[in-house]
Amino acid sequence: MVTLKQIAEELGISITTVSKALKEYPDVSKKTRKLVRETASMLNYKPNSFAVNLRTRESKTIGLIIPVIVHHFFSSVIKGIIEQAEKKGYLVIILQSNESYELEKKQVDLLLSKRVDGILISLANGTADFKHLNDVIENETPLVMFDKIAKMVKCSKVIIDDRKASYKATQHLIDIGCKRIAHFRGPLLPQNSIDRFLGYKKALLDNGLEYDSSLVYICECGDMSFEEGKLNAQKLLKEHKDVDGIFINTDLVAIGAMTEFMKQGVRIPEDISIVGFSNWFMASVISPSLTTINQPGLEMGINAFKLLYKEIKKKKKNSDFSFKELVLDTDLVIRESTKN
Amino acid sequence: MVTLKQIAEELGISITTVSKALKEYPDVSKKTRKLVRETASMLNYKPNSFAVNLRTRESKTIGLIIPVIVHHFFSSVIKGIIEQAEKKGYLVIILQSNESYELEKKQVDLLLSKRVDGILISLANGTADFKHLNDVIENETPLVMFDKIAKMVKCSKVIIDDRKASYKATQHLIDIGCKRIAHFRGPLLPQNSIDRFLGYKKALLDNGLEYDSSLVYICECGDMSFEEGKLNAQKLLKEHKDVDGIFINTDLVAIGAMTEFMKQGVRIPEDISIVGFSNWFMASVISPSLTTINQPGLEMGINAFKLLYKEIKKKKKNSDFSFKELVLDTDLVIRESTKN
DNA sequence: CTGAAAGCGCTTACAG
DNA sequence: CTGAAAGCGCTTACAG
Repeated sequence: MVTLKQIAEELGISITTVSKALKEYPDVSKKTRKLVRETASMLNYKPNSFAVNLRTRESKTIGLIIPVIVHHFFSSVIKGIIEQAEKKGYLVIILQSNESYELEKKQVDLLLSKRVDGILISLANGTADFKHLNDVIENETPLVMFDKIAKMVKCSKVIIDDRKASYKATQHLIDIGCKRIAHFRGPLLPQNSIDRFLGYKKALLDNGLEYDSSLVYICECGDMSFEEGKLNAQKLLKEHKDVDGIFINTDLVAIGAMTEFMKQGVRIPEDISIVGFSNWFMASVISPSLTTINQPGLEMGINAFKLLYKEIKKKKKNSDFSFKELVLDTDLVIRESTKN
Repeated sequence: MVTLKQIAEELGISITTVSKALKEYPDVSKKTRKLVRETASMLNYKPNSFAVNLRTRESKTIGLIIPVIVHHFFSSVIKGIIEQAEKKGYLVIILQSNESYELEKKQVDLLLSKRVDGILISLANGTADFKHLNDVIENETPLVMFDKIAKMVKCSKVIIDDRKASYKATQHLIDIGCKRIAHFRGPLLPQNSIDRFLGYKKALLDNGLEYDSSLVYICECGDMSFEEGKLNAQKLLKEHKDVDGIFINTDLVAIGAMTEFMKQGVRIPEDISIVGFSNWFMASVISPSLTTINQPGLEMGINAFKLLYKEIKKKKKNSDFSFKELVLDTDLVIRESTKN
C-alpha cells in the first residue's frame, strides 16, 4: 500500500507538504500541489483510513440497530438511511437485535467500542430498561431513535403519530358502518403498540361506541405474526360472532387473519371489514386487497440520518444542539377489505 | 476516554505491561494481571479501535454490496451474513448498488479505501465489466460473490443451480399437462437470468416440446417488477392465446402477471398454470397461492460469510487458500397456481 | 511556501 | 517478569 512517505520520497519533498497538497491546504505552491496530485494518482494512493481515524478521532461510520431486517417497513428504513449516509460520506454498520433486549444492549456496547460517529436505533419490543441508551449519550456519541422509541431518553427522534393513525383507521371502520370493532394489538411494551391501542379506544369512545376489552387480542408480532393472525381470528370467531370490523396492529397479522376468515367462509368485507397497519407491498396484491395505514419507512430513514448528521456536525464544532422530535405523516389507504 | 496510559499511571507501571496484561500475554505475573484488569474495568476502559486497527492492519469489519435491500430474498441474505459475522466478531457495512454498475464500482472503491477485511457482493444486473472486482483481488482483499456472480472472476462463490432449478420448475409444468409453456425471463446480462432461461429451454427440448422464442418475454426485474408482470401478461394474452403454462423468473413478476390474468378473467390454474421463482413470503399468502422455487437466502448469507471468514484467516496466516464454489439446493414448492 | 516534530493510542520485538 | 523504544500512517501547530 502506498503511503504519504513514498510519495514524499518519490518527489524529494517532505511528508507534511504532500499531506497538505492532497488536502487542498492553501499554503502549498500550485506547482507542488500539481506534482503531488499527479504522483499520488499515478501510484494509486489511497489514504490509510485507520491512521486518519486515529488522528481525526472520527470514522465517518455510523451504527444502526434494528429489530428485524427481513421486514418490508424496516428494510425500507435501512434503504433510506444508507442512501442518505452515502451522500454525506458516511458508511453504515447494521446490527439486528432480533427483538432481544440483551442482544440490543451488547450491540450498543459493540458500536461504542468501535467508536462509530453516531448511532441510529429502533428498540426491541422487550426493551424496558434504557441504561444502555443513556450510556451512549454520556459517551457523547450522537444518538437518534426512530419508530420504536423510548420517550424517557433524551435524544432526537423520528416517529409517526401512532395514536392519530390508528384513530383514523378506526374512524374509517366506524364511517363505513361497523358497530362492533375488535383490535388485534401488539405486545404490551413498545410505545407504538400502546399508542395504536389508545387511538383505537379513543375513536370508539368519541363515536359513542362501547369499549369492550374482551375485543382486544394481543400478538407478539415476532416471527409468528402470520400464524398469530390466524389464531386470533379463530378465537374471535368463537368468542365474538357479532364483530363486524377489526383494526389490526400490523399488515402481516391482518393477512393471517384474513386467510383464516376466508378459510372459514367469513366474507371480507361483507361480514367483517379489516384495516391493517404499515402498508406492506403485499397488502396491495392480496385478494381482497387490504386497507391499511401507510407508514413512510424510506422517509423515516432519510430523516433519522439527517438528524443524526446535524448532531454529529454540531458536536464536532462544539456548538449548541437541541434535540428534535420529528413526527411524520401517515395516511389511510382504502382498499377492498373495507369497501362498503 | 480512558487509555492504556491512564491505567499505567494509576498503577505506576508501564504501558507495555498494561497492554500485555489485558491481552493475556503469559509473561505477566498473575498479581499484575489481576490489578490491571480490575483497574481497567473500574475505569471502564475500552481499547481505542482506531489505534488497534492501525497497528494490526485489520478492522474486523467487512463490506457487503447488494443490488436491493427491500427484497425478501436479499434481506434474508443480509440477515444470514450479519448474524454469522457477529458470531465471529465482525461487523458489516452495507451498501446498496441499486442495480447500477457505476454505483457498484464506486462502492467497491469506497470499501477498499476504508480497508475492510473482506468484501461480499452480489452483482448489479448491469455489471458486465469486472475490473473493479479484479482490483479487489489484486489488492489482496478477500472477496466472495453470491447469487449474482461473474463466472470469470477468480474468487469463492455461493450460488444455487439456477439451470437445474428452472428445469425442475418447467418439468413440473410439463408433468401436470401443459403443452405450450411461456417464460418471463430476467434481463439479458446476469448469469442467473441466463441460466434460468437455459433450464427452461432444456426442459422443453428434453420432453419433445417445441422451443418457441416468441414465448419468451423479458423483464428488467427492477423496481417495476410487479408492473412488468402485468404488462407481459397483457401482451401474452394478445399474442399467444394458446399458452397454458408460464415459468416466471421472479415471484414478484409472477404475482403481477397473476393479478392481470385474474382481472381479465383468465383462471389460474385452470386456464394457465404459473410457477415463480424465489419463494417470497407473499407467494404463500396470495390467492391462488404461487408454486415457486425456494431460494435459500439465509443459508446463502451464512455460507458466503463463512467462506469469506476462512479466506481472511488463511490470508492472515499466509497459508494457502483455494477458492470454493458452493452450490446450494433449491426445491420446488407446489401450491395452488399449478394444481392439476 | 516548506518542513521538522509531536502526537493520536495502540502492539510487539527486544533488552535486561 | 517488566519496560523503553520503535513504529503503524496520518494531521497540524509551529518555526523558519
